[in-house]
Amino acid sequence: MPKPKQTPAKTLTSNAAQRSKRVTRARGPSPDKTAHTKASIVRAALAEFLDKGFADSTIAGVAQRAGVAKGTPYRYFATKEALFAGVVQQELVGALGEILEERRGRDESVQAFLRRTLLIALGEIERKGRAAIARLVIVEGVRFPALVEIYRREMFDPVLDQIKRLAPVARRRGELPDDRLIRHPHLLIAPVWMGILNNQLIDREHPIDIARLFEAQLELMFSGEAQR
Amino acid sequence: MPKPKQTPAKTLTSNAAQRSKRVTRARGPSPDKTAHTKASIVRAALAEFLDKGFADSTIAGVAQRAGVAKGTPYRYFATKEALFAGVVQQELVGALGEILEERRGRDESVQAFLRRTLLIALGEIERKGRAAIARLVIVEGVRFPALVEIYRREMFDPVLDQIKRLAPVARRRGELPDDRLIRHPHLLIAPVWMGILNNQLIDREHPIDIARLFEAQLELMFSGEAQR
Amino acid sequence: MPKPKQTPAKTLTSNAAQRSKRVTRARGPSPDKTAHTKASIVRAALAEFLDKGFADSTIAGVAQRAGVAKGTPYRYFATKEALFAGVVQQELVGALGEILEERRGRDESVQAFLRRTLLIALGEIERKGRAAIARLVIVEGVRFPALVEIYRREMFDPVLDQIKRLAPVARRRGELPDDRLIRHPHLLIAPVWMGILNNQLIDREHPIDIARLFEAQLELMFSGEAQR
Amino acid sequence: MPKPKQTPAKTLTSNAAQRSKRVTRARGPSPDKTAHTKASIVRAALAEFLDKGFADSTIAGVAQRAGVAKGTPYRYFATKEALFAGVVQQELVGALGEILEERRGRDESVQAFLRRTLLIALGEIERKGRAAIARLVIVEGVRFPALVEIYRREMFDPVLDQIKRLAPVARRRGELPDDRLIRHPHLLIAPVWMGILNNQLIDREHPIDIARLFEAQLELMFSGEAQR
DNA sequence: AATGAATGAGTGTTCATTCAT
DNA sequence: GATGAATGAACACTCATTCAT
Repeated sequence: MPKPKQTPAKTLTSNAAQRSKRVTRARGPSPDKTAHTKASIVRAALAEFLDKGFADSTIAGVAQRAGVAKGTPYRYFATKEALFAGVVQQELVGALGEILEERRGRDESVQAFLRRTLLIALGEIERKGRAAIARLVIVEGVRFPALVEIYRREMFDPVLDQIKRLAPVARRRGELPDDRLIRHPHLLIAPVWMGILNNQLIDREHPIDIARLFEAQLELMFSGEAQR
Repeated sequence: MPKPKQTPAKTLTSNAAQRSKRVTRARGPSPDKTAHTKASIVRAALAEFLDKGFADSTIAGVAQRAGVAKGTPYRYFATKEALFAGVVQQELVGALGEILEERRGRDESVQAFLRRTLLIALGEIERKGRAAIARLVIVEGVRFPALVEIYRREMFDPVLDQIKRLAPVARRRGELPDDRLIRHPHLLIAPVWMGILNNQLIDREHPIDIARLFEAQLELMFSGEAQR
Repeated sequence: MPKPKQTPAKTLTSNAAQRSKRVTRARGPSPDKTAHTKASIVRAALAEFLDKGFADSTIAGVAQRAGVAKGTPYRYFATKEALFAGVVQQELVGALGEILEERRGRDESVQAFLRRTLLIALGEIERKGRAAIARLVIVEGVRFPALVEIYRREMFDPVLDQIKRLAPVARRRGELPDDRLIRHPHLLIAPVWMGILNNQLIDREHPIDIARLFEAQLELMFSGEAQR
Repeated sequence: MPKPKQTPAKTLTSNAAQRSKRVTRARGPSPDKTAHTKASIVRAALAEFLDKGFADSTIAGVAQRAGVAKGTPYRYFATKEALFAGVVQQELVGALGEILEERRGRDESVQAFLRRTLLIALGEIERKGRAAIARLVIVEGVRFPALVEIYRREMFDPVLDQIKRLAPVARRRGELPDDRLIRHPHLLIAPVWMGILNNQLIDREHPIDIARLFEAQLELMFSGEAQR
């Protein structure tokens, strides 16, 4: 059921439309308008889903937020599920992109590198409401395993893999007092999830500072002294 | 109108009720059967909600699982929402009870005490499917803030308070190398949540050993040596 | 469907029970209690039906008002419809009884006789809430043609017949200036219905004095002077 | 949400709308069809309600009569109650309109004027099934006080006010032998209600001629001779 | 006789989806 | 491409009725 039913022709078509813009502009719908319509729908859908969750969202509600007719979203997404999956997926894919591109400086300690990159990522997360997306994926994960998979592939595993890759390096560099991070890479990102859960779901009124919590954990694992 | 008519401490009391029969009720349906019916419904409802989440569960489905007619659950819970809340609440309340009753032995280190009690609690969690309940609360939390509140009151805050209370003691006893745990009590339970999230939602196929993860964090924070 | 399904054994049985009272009173249910229970139910049912009409009344509501269990009314009336019909019918039958027994005095004018008897009847109507019953019959008449028939037979037609019988007499006695009442016997009772409709349904806040309205009509038809 | 989107003065306007097409709506479903659908529903609903009363009518039944799907009525009326109220109200408002516009001729007696106008009104009532509407309002009045109020405001009170206004005029013109009509204006319309009740509810098999009954009352009150 | 737990048919209402315009 | 009227499957909830106790 979840099968997102992608409409991969979309991007291609719009490019084609883009090109044909200069050539033939005699009649027919404007490709700009089309792109704009789709963007409106996607934006509206994300807002609706974040507000109400999948089950309580309605296509009519999305259409209204987007300022289009009720049937219009169906031109871009075949079903409500496809809309949900498409919108969330779009939000997820490439979200991490830039961050993992970062390269550790020649003399940079692993700890400093992780602090630098992950704090940036955390800032991103907080700023762009990505934590809300994470919550949405978690919340709808049972119904949309495919989404969770994407999330894992695009966000969760890459970060974990990065840690798994860097931990031995740090150990070799004498930054780690023991093999704990190598054996339990999850330990380093646990505070981030603790923070997201607390701030998004458990205790919205007393949010904790995720960045600070993560830093404390980082220092804890990297034996504290070896900072640079 | 349905007024669930609590039959507190069901199994035990029902026998007593049998005996006191002539006092309260000389005729009419058996209270035993009632208790049994309600228990069936609650059990079925929990299973249904865990399987499908709130929105995709149906009262008919619950009734079918419980082997009763479609209207029967309404005798015990006025609405689908009440059924959900009631079932989850019943599962949560008192769940921590015994654990928090545990007293630290005169010579017992704080670390040993926490290891002992929280590992027991973790065992409970894994054994009784409480992790699934936690997931359910998280997943439906947006729609049922009241449930989240119960969860916070009955589970989350008590554990956190325990940590907040014990951290200074441990510090005084020389078990902690710094004030980290005092400033960031969430840090100690973060691995537990990390584990629940990973095992219940993100990567069911590669579950991590939550107890071991927690132990690692415990040792990490308690400077490792001071164990007893 | 309306078929009231009478339980005519009732009265007989209770008499039998009455008699056996003095004889055997060793065990078994008390007939007094039974009669009392039934009376409670009938009273409660009437109140419920007057309050809410047939469709919105519930057996549970009737039982609650009567202070009995939900199943108990079924011991006296097979269905909800039978309960309704039985209750209303019981309220109607014999309601006119005494009034129609009244005999015109030897020297009494027809007008005086009608004034005397019908004013008594009107008093009855107002006092005992019979107008509400009339309204109920009117309101539920489409669903319960049988009830309407009873009403017509027990209330409407007898009064009309009385008028039809007396009109020629009055004409002969010189009390009537023309044949109008003979040709239009409905004319005399029209003001009563006008009053019931107005007071019960159309304008409860400005009730009109039905007795006075009827008197005015009476005098109007009886040419005013010929009173005795 | 449904917002009935009034299409006032349907038939006439729709042509105009056709022409103004390019202004308001370039595409999409036909407004004609819409108007037709709504009219079907309203007609079907009125029939259903007259047949069965409010409680026994079903939306599915209305839809079936109208030849539309079960959900369609909800596009025009948010609830079953709204459908009922809307349909009946529409039937009531303006029903009297034309009649009360009638002006009494310079030399016309009040009696002649009342006879002329009210007999027309009665004809209307009988012809268009307005008596059935009156019955419906009466029958459902307890549940829909608002409807009764409309009825009173639109039908009942205007007629009564007319009588109250004309009675003194007639008295001054010497058409009335006494003050009876002034003190009891209800008396004049009582026969009409008597007739409606008899014909619609009490004795459908022996309907009385309401117009004739009313005329008799009119002559009775206007002392018979003063006719012109 | 009385109870009230259990039943299940029936209905109002929602909303994803379709399609004529 | 866009519209929004129409569809109809699905579901929460009610309540008359039954029957074991």
